[in-house]
Amino acid sequence: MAKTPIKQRKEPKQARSKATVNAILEAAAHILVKDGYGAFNTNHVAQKAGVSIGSLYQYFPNKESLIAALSLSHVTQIRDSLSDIEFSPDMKLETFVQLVVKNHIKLHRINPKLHHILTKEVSAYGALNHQQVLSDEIQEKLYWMMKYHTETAKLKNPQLILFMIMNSVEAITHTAMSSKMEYLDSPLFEAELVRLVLGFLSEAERDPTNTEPFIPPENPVTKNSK
Amino acid sequence: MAKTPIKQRKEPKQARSKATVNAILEAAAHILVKDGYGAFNTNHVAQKAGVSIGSLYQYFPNKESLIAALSLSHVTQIRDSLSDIEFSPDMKLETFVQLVVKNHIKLHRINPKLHHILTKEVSAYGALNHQQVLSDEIQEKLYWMMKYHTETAKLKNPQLILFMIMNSVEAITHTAMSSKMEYLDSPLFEAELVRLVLGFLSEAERDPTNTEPFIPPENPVTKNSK
Amino acid sequence: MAKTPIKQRKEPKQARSKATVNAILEAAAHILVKDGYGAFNTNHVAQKAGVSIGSLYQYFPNKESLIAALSLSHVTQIRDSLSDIEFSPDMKLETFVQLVVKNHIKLHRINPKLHHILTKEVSAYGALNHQQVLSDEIQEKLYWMMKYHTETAKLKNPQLILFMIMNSVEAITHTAMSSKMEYLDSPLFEAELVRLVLGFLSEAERDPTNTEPFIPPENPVTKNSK
Amino acid sequence: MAKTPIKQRKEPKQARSKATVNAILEAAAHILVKDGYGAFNTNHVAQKAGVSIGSLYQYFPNKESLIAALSLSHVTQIRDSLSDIEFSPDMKLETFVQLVVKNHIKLHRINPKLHHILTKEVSAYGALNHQQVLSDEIQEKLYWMMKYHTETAKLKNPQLILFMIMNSVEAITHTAMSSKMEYLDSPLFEAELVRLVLGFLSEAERDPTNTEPFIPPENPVTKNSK
DNA sequence: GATGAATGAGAGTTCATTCAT
DNA sequence: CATGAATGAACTCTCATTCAT
Repeated sequence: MAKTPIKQRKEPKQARSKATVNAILEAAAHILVKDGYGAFNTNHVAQKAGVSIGSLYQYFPNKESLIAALSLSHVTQIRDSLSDIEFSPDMKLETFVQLVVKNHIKLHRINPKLHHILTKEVSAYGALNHQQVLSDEIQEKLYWMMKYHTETAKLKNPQLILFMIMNSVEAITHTAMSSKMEYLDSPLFEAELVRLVLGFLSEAERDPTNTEPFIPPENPVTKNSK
Repeated sequence: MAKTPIKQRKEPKQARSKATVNAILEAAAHILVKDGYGAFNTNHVAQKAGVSIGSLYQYFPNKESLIAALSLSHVTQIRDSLSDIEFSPDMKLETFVQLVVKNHIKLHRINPKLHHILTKEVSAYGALNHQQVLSDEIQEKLYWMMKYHTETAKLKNPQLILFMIMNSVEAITHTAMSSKMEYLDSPLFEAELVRLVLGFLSEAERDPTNTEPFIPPENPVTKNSK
Repeated sequence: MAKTPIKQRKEPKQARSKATVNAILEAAAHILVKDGYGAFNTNHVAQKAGVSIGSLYQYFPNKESLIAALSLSHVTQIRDSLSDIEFSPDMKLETFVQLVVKNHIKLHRINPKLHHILTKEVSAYGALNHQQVLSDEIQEKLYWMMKYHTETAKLKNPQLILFMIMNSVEAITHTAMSSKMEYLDSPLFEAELVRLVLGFLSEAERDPTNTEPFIPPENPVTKNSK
Repeated sequence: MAKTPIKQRKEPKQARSKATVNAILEAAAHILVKDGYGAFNTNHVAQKAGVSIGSLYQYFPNKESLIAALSLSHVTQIRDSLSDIEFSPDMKLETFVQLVVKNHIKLHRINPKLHHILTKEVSAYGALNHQQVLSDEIQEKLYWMMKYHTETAKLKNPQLILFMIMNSVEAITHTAMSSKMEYLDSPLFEAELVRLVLGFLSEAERDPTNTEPFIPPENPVTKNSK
């Protein structure tokens, strides 16, 4: 199950190598999107990339690593596309939730088919669970937000609430992408998503005895982020 | 993609053959759950079932049909387990939502690992999209509820709201099952899920001009139910 | 290649057995004609015959014997259909040739598709070479004819001439059956076939020194006929 | 029945691969000739060729294509061997018929067992019907001959006569090859074959009203030739 | 480095045949 | 005798991976 090497065999230093790697990754993404994981085999990828199968194995020690690299590249694309969005701790909670929702919708527009396959179909085959990684960042920020919004901070069960919010937003956006693309463009969709989150948060039960400002005991959220 | 025969090749008539089919299905489920779809191959299944490969193909014309049979059997189990739950149109909306949520949690307890693989990993390979089928039934009932609760009936965008509720409940329950099993037993979890739905519904925008009591235009919801 | 038993395992003595054997043979013929030898397998035959596979093996020890029985049955049918044709040694040569040709055309009308498959496609698989058997009978009679027509008897190379005549008549009729069915009904076709044979015979070179009245040295012709 | 790809999957570029393809084809021919189509399976062929099964499938997409390639190669051999024979319209009819007969005998000497299997046993499995193709060429030339030999041109039923001649020559030669190899070398055999054809042609019925010099109505003969 | 020919374990599937019921 | 469940050798074909050139 757990083969050994997942990372790339060799860092391409020359321009030509970089071009080869790119061609391979693009071909891989193309095949995955067009024909699904069932048609995804290394020979096919190499051929589509216009590269010999030997060259493919020069840069990727095995099939799994190809998927991993593809995932990484996809995640990187997403991160880059989100880099211009600035969270700041002193914004209003509503504004922040709006940003989170907007983000989620935005990142689901980036190669959605590939995103779907990478997260659902081949999640076992060496794909980094980038969905988790990204959520973690946002979750972390949501925690920070809560820290600064004291009235929110005293929620009775912040972990559970976070869990529910993240999953709702993710699932709703993801399903919309898969089967209701028209929703993604509708401002109403976005507004309702925000309303769902805020409604849930605003009526959440408080715990007056809870004065501790939300440093989670064994915080799983920060473990993946710098 | 869509081969022809998905159903079983032959109905077992003698007791012996029934046992064989059962052994095969059990072995198939076991392998799927334990090792995932990657290790799921017909020879392996036959061997685990203590049955010759020929016998397997006597009852299942191909690999896909095995998955399909497994799905059907799983769905049947779920339906049977839900049969005792009675929806009635004149119950309170809150009660109804509680029932929906309880249902969802309950059905996610039935062989959750298999459920996960069947719905996510191999959904393409001939598995009935039973999640959808089940959801449809519940969605239909939610529609009926809305018909009788007039103040709810005047929601501005019932389709969208339904979409969001269904996806939230499903995703939250599903993810809890996959990675937060402890949530499933917690009454707080259930309560919060109900609160999420009710909060969202109660604050939903009304459309005063909308007097039509929710007969969906081209109702995709009823197409699967009697 | 040459398995052991070709004949049937057991002679059906009771009426029911006979019916079973018939059903099997009919199903076999039907499948062979409709789908070719590629689709001809014992389970399929048994099913089509409405008989269990076990019963099939009660009467036919293996697949080959089925083909053999089919061949025999086909040959028998042909023989029966030819039984009314009477050769007599004192008829004119021309009349005799006309009879031979008529015969050949007639026997090629009996289940031609089966005939074709049995003689060409599966000739190796235990099918009696009934074509040869039948030809032999006719060849023998042609020999007898020659005995009584002294001027013909002195042919220089009767064996070769016989060979050529038999093959021409057979091939022309067989091909007509396969691809020019309309020829089989045309009287011109028959007439021309007769003319081909007679023309060839009448201009054949004589051997004045040959006074021996046609007892072939090592007569391969009589070995199969009593 | 009619799958898609019959031709080779990949053209061998390097010397090594050409050798592989050759080894495979030779092994295939060898097995076919020695053990018949029943023993012809891809693993066996690969093994006999001293090549891995994977290599076989690198060059031949399926079993059928192997047969097809074998047929093509056989036909090519035959064509090459016949290329030195020149037909000319102004030769005597007798000379021409002698040439046709000589041709037929000659081409039946080229790997006769393979020829037999390819034309009879596996004709359905993707083998080009090269026998037909070749005959067509000769038939076309016979037609041309008739055009220039006016007294012959006025035959009452040239199509039928052609049909009979071609089938006689083919069948006699083919059967001689299968079971009377000694005939093939005898000059008498060839002479008698010529006499059969010429006798049949010379006594053919004329049609005085037929002045049209043999342009066949729907000429099936020319359809395969340029 | 790049190429692509070669490999072979292994997957899906068929079907002649046996034998317990 | 009849049934049909069970068997498993055999067959076609795929694809991740290696390695000589």
